Amino acid sequence: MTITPPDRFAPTLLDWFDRHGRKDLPWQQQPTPYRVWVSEIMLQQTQVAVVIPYFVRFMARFPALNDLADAPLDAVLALWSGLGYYARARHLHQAARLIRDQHQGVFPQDRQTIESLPGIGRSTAGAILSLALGQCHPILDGNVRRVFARCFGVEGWPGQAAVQARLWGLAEQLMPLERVGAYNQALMDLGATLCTRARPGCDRCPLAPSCVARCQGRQSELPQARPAKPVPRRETLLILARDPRGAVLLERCPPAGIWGGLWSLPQTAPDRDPAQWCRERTGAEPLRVEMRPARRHSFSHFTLTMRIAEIWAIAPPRGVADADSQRWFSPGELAGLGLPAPIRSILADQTAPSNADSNQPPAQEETK
DNA sequence: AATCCGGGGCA
DNA sequence: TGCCCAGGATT
Repeated sequence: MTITPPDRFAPTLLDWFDRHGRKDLPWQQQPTPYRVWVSEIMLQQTQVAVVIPYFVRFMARFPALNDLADAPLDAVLALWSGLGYYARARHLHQAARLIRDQHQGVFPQDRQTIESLPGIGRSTAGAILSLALGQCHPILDGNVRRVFARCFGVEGWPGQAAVQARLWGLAEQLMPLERVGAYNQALMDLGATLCTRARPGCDRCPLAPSCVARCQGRQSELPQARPAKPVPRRETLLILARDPRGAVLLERCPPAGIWGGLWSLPQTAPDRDPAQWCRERTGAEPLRVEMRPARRHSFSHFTLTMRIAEIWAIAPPRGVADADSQRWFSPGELAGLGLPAPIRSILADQTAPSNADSNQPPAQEETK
């Protein structure tokens, strides 16, 4: 193995970046702190190719930080719909208002202040300052952790405090004094395109000659995976209530917890009687109830079985179901709402016309 | 079906 | 300080 001395790490990477790195991503054009911030939050949860259209739409709607701050949260959640991790959208919005109100709408330029904003930790703060302003700060996202763990043979799960400390130490040590923005971008690019979790492209990697994992053939063992846990199952009953005009009843999820702040189909315990629920909670008169095929949705920490009761009902002309937390929506209104992806999928299926299943007996068993 | 993710929140 | 949590995509 040819050793790459620590002082050659950054130059090697920068040289690779100049030849192979991506420089045409939307947030790399006019890389202001605001644009880099939004892109980093989106990229925390989603891959580049998926983020691009979301980012473009977001910037078209909120070109500057104050546009975001002045917008209602619902408008932000609607543009985030499908990205997941909706708490991040809420933090983004909340932080924009903080900057508007406490920093005259100017993005702070020191790490301490930036890190105190909701949704921004050390790595995201470092990314904003280095990519947008060229300041010297290390980053340590999932891609960079993988590059370091493999290159320097860092053992242990990166979620462990001691392992994380070691990785941050490497990040600080290896950071160059010049071109830190390009260097950080290069680290992320390398992790995203070559040093991937599965089947890394070591044959094209500039760091391969000195990479510990490569040398030992342990690319698949580093970084060490998170200790596995059993995944519990949960069950819920979704109420798909429609009135004669085709409107659907939605409820807003509580701010904390799953799908926080989003509109969703009303949920109740699987053993509740849907018709009774409908009368009590909405004042709507149920005419007919049919069970639809159940759906399953997997999260990393539990599996959710969603039973679905379809209720044809007569909505009261005005009543409890017309508030900020429970409302009837016409089909045309659904597109502009912040809806969880699985709920959007159910609504698309169940409100689509021409389904032959409208004449089939109500299904009781789970699909698949 | 298993894995990943940067930061918030809470015991 | 050390867990637990979130919602999709990818493999």
